[in-house]
Amino acid sequence: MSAIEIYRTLPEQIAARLRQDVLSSKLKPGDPLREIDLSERFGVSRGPVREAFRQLSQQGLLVLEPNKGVRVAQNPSVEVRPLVVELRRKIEVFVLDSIFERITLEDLDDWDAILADIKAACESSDVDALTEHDLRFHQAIIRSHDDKDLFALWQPIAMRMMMHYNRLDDIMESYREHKRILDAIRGGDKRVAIKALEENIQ
Amino acid sequence: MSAIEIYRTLPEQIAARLRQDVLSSKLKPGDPLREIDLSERFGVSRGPVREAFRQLSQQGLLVLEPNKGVRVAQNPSVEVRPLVVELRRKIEVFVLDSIFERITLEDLDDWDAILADIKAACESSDVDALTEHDLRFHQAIIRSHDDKDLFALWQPIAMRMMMHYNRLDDIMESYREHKRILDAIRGGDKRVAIKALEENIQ
DNA sequence: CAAGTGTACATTGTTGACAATTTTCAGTCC
DNA sequence: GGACTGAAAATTGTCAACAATGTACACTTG
Repeated sequence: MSAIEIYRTLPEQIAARLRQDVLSSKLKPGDPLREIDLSERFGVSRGPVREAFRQLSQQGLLVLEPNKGVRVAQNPSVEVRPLVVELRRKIEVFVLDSIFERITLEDLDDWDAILADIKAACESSDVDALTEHDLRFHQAIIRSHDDKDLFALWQPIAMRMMMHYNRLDDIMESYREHKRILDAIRGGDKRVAIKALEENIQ
Repeated sequence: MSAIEIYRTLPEQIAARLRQDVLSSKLKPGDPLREIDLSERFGVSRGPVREAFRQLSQQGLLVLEPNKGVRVAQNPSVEVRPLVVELRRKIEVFVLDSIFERITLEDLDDWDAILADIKAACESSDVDALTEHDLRFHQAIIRSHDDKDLFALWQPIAMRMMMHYNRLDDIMESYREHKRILDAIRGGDKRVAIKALEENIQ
């Protein structure tokens, strides 16, 4: 059902859990997070929790204030949001354009598997799962570029866009948009693929 | 001569020193950094050094590998660099456009002071100081936007551009470019100001 | 009563010891 | 000689105690 991602380190596991909570609005903008609470909840010391906080602030999901603690970040303001969308589009289109001719059948198989997860999430109206697999889909594309630094560049921008994900009235539309992208890639039509990708990022 | 920036926390002070070393190529891409070395050098324990590493990896200057340590990041590849330039331009132009009408005389005074530092660095051909003040100049503009998150969005992109800063044959040109920006702002000509800013980012 | 002051309390920051992991390299086998 | 094995060393990861900082709130003062 849900893909198992392997998080090697303790802080990564903690960060993954917290990221879910932020992206699904279980944690709301401005909510304070306390190191001791979470270290008790996860049964570890404060060290790994601190580091998870750092990772998530790197991704723009949390905001650190020295000596004061950590809060869930505010969504981008209505003024800034279009900029964030444009930046994310620029990066993803750049990547797709750059790798297009080198996409392998194995890549497409991987992306199909994620698409299946997206479909399942849409069919069961599981918005949290959809957010997760939507992210995984775009991550997979970015990561297939040789320059691994692109992922680090993309992540904080994409995360800011994903906070409180509720663009669509019809949740199935998300599945169709992602399917369109893969269909175009499989068809070898770069222009259409890029157009479909652009339409998915808004 | 050089503006004194106040870094509140221990990790920030360490990160600032290391950032200088990376931007000035005293530390070269791929160089490994060891926690113990630096903790001894700065007379602190490994904790604050670890956190400085996290901050700098957030800015794209270092790369962390779990259980293996930290290395100085590679410069963006020739393929990716134009993307990074474009992203940075987009953000800075967005900010200048957005704040233009609300720029105060105090803002301009602040920016003039930084411009003076840039001039001094150019006149003494101090490339490291130029890099530092160039960054401060653009930082100051970004930071004058209400949405403080823009700075977090901008920083990793700008840092990747600043690694190994050697665009200009004539170092004085950097001073002139920045002066042109402020002159246009002071003259109230938004279009010219944005054009000057765009020309400075490449 | 408003504004400031001081003292507990809560929370984050730092440290050094110990655990887990990775790297190094000598020794062995084929 | 090249490839594997396995201890030793180097390095990062985790922990719990203590220090420093920030917060809340009763108290004083004008």
